[in-house]
Amino acid sequence: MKIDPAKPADLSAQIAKAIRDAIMSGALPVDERLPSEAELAEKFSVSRPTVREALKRLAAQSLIRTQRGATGGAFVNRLKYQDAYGQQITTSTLLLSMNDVSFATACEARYALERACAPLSAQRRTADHLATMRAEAHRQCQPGLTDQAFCASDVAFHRALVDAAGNPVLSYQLAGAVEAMQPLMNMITFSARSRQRIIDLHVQITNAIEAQDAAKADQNLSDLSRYTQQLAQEVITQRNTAGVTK
Amino acid sequence: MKIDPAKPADLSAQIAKAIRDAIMSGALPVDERLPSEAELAEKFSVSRPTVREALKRLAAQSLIRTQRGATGGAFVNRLKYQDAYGQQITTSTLLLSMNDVSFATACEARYALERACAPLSAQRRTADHLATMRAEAHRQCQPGLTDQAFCASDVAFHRALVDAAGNPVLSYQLAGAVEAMQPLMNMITFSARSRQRIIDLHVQITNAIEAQDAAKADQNLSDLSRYTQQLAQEVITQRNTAGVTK
DNA sequence: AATTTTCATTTGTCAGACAATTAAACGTCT
DNA sequence: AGACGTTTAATTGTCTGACAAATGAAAATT
Repeated sequence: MKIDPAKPADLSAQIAKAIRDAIMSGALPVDERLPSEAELAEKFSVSRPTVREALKRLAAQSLIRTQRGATGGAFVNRLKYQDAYGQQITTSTLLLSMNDVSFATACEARYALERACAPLSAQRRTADHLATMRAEAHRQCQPGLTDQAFCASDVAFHRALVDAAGNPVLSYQLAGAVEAMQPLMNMITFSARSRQRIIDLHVQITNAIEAQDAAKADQNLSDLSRYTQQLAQEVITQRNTAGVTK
Repeated sequence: MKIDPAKPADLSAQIAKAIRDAIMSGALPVDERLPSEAELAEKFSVSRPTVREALKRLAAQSLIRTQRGATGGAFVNRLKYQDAYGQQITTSTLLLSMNDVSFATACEARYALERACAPLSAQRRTADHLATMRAEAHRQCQPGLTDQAFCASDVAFHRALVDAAGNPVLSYQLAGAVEAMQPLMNMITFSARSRQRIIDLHVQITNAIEAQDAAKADQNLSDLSRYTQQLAQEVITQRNTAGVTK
């Protein structure tokens, strides 16, 4: 673990990189204790605040955890699925919102990935997953539901669909795609009729998954994808028309 | 932007969260300048080093960038695809290596996702993507190639396949799935015969994509997935046998 | 032996200072 | 007046030293 003295700026970034590389290469195994801040400071020939800034960078990525006290210190952290989900969602959401990603592009990506899960979900779904999907579909029927709550339930439904594939890596990869769509979906106002169409498709998807009919589920997801894009298109058209007449 | 004085520990984490929430909610638009460190310190009633630790956390996630000088400061950063790729790969790689994810699980996820891209890639592939895929397939034929280099070329081939879908969101989501497999693949020793089989399938996939034959590409990817898993299974079996005899 | 106290270690936080960088304001010369 | 160098103010980057808080281990006490 060395740092390059030729690049004087951003010492904390260099130190963070050195430690990150050591962790990713496996040189520092999980739960290994890093040297104390004072020792790291001496080792890298920097002050303790600089070392601390580096450690905070790593903590932000859940690469280390810190503990106070006599036997405390910074430890290499086992990255949990939950932490990875969170980072994935944060990054995906910002990526979409900051780069003017069109609804069509994001939607295409999301449904392409979900359809990849469908055959596995059909094969491995448990009663628990089916129950969650039906519960969310039922929640979506409630008349007083706000658009936001409708979207949140939609996300929960699709997460259950993905989780039914029984592959945690797949669930992790899809978390970003599904969750990051929510802010985009929230821009849509759902009429009672369009809600009913979506709910119908959700029920059909659930039925197909329960019947372990992958082809049917794929077809329904394809329909849902097309309908969602159509809804978004209408919103955009209306917005443009309103802008012209104004 | 408030912080909770009831939880005394980890002030920098609380401050980072407050600013992160403000960015994610859109309250702080892209390129907006945050108050100076001294102002933030006063605002949150903490010292400047604490504020700095919070800012470094955000910098680690590429949420802000900092600039020195008279008009410098911390600015809300537009998250670039490149930055998002990097974080995605780091997180995915660690998730796989630290959680004893089986080769089968990771491989299943990867190929399920890639097969989701294939129809789009077949539809939209450009000459450039095809050229990259053929170039990597050709590189894989070189006799002196190390297993590591073979795997690296394999990753490059599959990234080109994914990029051919022409959906940057899809490319971003898949980056982790494809790249994080590399360390796992590196544990396999590829015989000349198994290499040839993989290369043949790569060529067939490229041909199918060029012919815009989505079904054929899907079939070939399915074959490649099965063959890869079979290879891994053999390695595991051999290793276990060696362990018993030893 | 069990419990309490003390203590050393380590992280968390603060205050103040100086260096490095940068752009704007200022002044000078043509 | 305009072009060009100089100063200056603002801001981040880094350092030093210090104290508080937590925490487990060792020592002392019952």
